[in-house]
Amino acid sequence: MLESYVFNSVGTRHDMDSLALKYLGHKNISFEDIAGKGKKQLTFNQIELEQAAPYAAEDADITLRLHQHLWPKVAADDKLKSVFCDIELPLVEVLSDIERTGVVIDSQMLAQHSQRLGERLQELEKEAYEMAGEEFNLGSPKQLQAILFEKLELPVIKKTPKGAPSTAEEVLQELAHDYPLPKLIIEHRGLSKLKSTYTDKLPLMVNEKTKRVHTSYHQAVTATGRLSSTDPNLQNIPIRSEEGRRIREAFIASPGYKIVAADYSQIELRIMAHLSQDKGLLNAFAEGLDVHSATASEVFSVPLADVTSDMRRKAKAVNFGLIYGMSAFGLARQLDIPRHEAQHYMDKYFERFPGVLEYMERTRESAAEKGYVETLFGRRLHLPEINARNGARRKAAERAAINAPMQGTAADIIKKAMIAVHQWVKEQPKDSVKILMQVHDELVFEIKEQNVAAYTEQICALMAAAAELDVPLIAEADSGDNWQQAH
DNA sequence: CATGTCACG
DNA sequence: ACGTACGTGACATGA
Repeated sequence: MLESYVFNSVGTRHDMDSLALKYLGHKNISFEDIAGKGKKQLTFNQIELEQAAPYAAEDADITLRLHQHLWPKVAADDKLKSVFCDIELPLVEVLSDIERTGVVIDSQMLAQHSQRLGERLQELEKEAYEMAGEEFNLGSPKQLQAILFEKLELPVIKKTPKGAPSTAEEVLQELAHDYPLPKLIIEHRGLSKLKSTYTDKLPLMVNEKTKRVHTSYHQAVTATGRLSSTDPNLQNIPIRSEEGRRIREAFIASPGYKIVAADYSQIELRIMAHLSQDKGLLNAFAEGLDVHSATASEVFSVPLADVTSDMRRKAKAVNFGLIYGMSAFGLARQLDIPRHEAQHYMDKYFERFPGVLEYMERTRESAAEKGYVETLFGRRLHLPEINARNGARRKAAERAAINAPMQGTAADIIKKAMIAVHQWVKEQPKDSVKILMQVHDELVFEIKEQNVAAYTEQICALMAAAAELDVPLIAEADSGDNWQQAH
């Protein structure tokens, strides 16, 4: 699975059946073939040996044959080989340990939130029914469309891919300027998301034996090299809204321990500075400047001290845009400003940071020529549509080409950090520190109270040492107390 | 199962 | 002329 993922993350899914078909032209015996399907499906222990043996033996056989096919492809390139041997393979044990450890949640606190959210949702529903003049299901986009755009005849701002009038939040936000109902819907949507996905569900996922929640990390899913997390997804626990932050507070430490979260500061922008070698950007990080303020100072041609909060906000959007393969259109929509103004900011930026522009152009060219881009460590992301005739598809591939080296290098770096930190954890007294979670640029730990200060410092140092960049790489412990510290 | 929506980095 | 920020996973609805 990992050999296939490192060889080409996007060419196929990486489960055995898909790989056997793609690389060996072999159709595996499916589990349904021997167990049946639906309600009458047997479990493996109920299957006759005559049927079970060939099925099981095929797995072993195909695994070996896939390895014989894929390993030479990976080993043919020193950098791919290193991504596999030095990152993905040693990471397996780290992820396994994290999954087995799990994390404690305060189910009682979440139950209280659920109840409060439920009460507020009922209030909102009642008000919404009055405004609409009838009862309807606020959770149904279809029924909401009918109320907003047919019954109340509000203007259609945007359509869904299928052509129906969209009720997405940005549309409701726009309508909320002139009508009362959309505002209620926005609040209802937000709260019902929190209730259904988190406060109701997380307590149901507590393991009876361990009394903790155990996620699964997937190592061969994303195009860029990031991990993903499922059942439950612990990489999208709310934080942006006040209500959301309360959910994060329900993630607590065992008695005698503290939760400590350490995250990389501006890791993708630092990688952009390193990869582009832009003098101005390298200098901003070397000087330890607030990078968004420094960007604002250049884009708006004012001294650093005269940067306003609005300038900084816009510069921050520009910086995010750069990481995403920005278009003037996208930046304009994000900032809700005219397109020519967005274009002006971009022009200014590239005038002041010409190395970044050159890097972006080089990346597009190289991607078009090779059909893939690579991270600092040589992980590849293939872009089959980079030379598509269809302009929209080609542009989308170009944006992915810009983004992948930064997102992917960050993923490589934190994976290296996880391996180093895990090694260090094993050298500490048993159970004095445990890795609990990874959230893309953040590692969350459970640390014995008496070790918190010393261990936190060690962890941040190990994370910072995970890669040598031409700018400082900084990891810091979360001062915002986002993952609550109980007991 | 597709769709629309929205939670995160 | 077109359609646009990158990467994910989970939920409710409704066919």
